[in-house]
Amino acid sequence: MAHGDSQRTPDQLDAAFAGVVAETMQALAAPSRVRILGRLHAGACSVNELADAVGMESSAVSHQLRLLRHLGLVVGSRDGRRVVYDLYDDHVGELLEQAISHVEHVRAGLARTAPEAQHAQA
Amino acid sequence: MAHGDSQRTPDQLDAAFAGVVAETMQALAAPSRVRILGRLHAGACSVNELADAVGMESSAVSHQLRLLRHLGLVVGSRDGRRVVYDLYDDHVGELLEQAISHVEHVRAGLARTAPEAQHAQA
DNA sequence: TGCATAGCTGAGCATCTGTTCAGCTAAACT
DNA sequence: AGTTTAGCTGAACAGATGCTCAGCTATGCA
Repeated sequence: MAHGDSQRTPDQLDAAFAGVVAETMQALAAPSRVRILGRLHAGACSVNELADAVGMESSAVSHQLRLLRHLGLVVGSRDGRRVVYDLYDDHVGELLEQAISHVEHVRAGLARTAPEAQHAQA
Repeated sequence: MAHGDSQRTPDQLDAAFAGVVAETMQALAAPSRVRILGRLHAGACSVNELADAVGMESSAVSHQLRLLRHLGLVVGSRDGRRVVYDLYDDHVGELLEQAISHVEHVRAGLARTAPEAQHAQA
């Protein structure tokens, strides 16, 4: 399939494809990964810069980067003793932007029309 | 982009907002929910129809619907003894469509340029 | 060679998630 | 009222997730 023309309609999702979608969307389902991707969207940087930007231990960042690498969302290349990470391509940045804009829209609508639906478990 | 007016740039994600994004994206991070949303995207239907369509127990579907309701992604209204669920609005359908198209793109790119990155745990 | 910096990895653990199960409420029908 | 159908809910349990910790590899520099 040539990715652009297959035009899969979301209503005929077989279990296997739903699993793949869920697997990739999981990348955006953890605050730490959202922030890592957000930081990378501003420009490529090393693991330590990343860790500093998001306030995590470099080990934890490295673990998440491995996951994101396996999902094909980021790439890393060695530069001297550092490893510089970046988003895999522009589409990943778009995915992040669209996720953010959709969330803003949905949450705004939520607050406007169904205030009781906010669980606010924090 | 037409709908987003606040235009939050993804690189200045504070921890709180990243948490909100992750929370909502979690809706797309489970195969069962992806399929539920996919089925609803084809048209509103009852819990039992939903359970039948995705091959789950109605209780499990009901649990997931509660989660999706709290996230503001679906709405339910009683019709006789049934409760008919539907996507909250068109934006939710778009979110689903974009998630699918992005996943197809990313996975296609993955298969093309980085075959070793496929863990294929299934 | 020795040492410091940058990053990776597996193990362990606390927490979260998604399902099943049992039991409950609500609506229609006799 | 009693029964059936449709759906909701809390408890409980297996499995997944995300972190920390300790130790490892790799690069650069003296």
